[in-house]
Amino acid sequence: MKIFMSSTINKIDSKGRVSIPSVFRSVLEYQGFPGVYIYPSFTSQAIDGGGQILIDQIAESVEKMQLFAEETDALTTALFSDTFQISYDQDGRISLPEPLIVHANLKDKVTFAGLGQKFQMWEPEAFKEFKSQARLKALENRDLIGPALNTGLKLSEESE
Amino acid sequence: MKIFMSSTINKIDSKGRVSIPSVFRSVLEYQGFPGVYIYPSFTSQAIDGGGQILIDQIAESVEKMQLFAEETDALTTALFSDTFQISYDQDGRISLPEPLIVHANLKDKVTFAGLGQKFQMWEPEAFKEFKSQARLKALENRDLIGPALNTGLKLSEESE
DNA sequence: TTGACTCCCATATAATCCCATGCTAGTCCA
DNA sequence: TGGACTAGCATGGGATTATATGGGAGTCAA
Repeated sequence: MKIFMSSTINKIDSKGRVSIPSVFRSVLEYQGFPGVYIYPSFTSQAIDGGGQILIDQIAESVEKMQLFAEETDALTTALFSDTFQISYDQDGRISLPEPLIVHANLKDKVTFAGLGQKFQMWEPEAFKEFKSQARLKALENRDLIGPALNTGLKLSEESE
Repeated sequence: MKIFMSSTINKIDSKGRVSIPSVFRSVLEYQGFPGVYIYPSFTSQAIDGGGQILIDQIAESVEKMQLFAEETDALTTALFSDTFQISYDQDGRISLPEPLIVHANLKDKVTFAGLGQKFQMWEPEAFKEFKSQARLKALENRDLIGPALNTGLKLSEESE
């Protein structure tokens, strides 16, 4: 599998560990690194996550910037200082950094939601709320998206 | 690991020593030198740090400027005269030069923040302030950055 | 000889390894 | 068709390792 899709709710155990869903792991390993890159979402109370491809894209967009510009420091700080590279153990679990748990307001359960190139981790109730609004928005914008929503097919091609 | 990311707060002990975070050490050793190059940030009350690659890039970018000899001297003096090369001990600790402690206004704690090809060391409260500003700026400039900042809602961008 | 620095070792906490259990979905076979 | 077997996955928990930190002792130079 090449992109992140579907969503599941997994448990955060007493040691703070959580299993990366198996379907997500297969995407990550396909990208070449058995682990995740995660950071607080800029726009939601959620954690954004992705694999090697996502981080390569970000790094590439930054490479062109000048070395000594003040703006560059601000931008790279925003992008990298809250981003964690975490490889999962042989059972497919990671332990979440405290700042991210706080940002997403996680308790003992977390929803993994696939978004194509990346995925998000949500407090399950908050995600339900977010998803219902997201569906509305997607419906409003259906004409921008093309035939995919009408047929229910081939979302996969959109994201490559 | 190839680039500096994530951030941690470490303690400066009574002898003035501080541990370089393990994830940063692995980047530095990947670059071939078990130590850091650190110098006062030009734009912030912080310490800039990096490994061999950062220093090489700085030297290279100076060369490309094609300056007259005396201009080059002036520039390299400005860049390198305040730069310290410090290898860490076997526990991964360095002791910070006094001028840098003063420049960054450090007390007994320091935030190590990854910025990709370099990292910065901040007084923790000052860093919190800087980071929240940085996130705002990044949101304003989200179009420059690409996939990191998108929520997954803006499906229109996925298709190009 | 003093102060700065390094080497070496000790320790508490956090992260990771390793193995066991239970659930679920799928498959096979009578 | 239904029941048993199997494989893959999420989860629980004890054991082990890694990391940051504290502090004693040695080294070197002014």
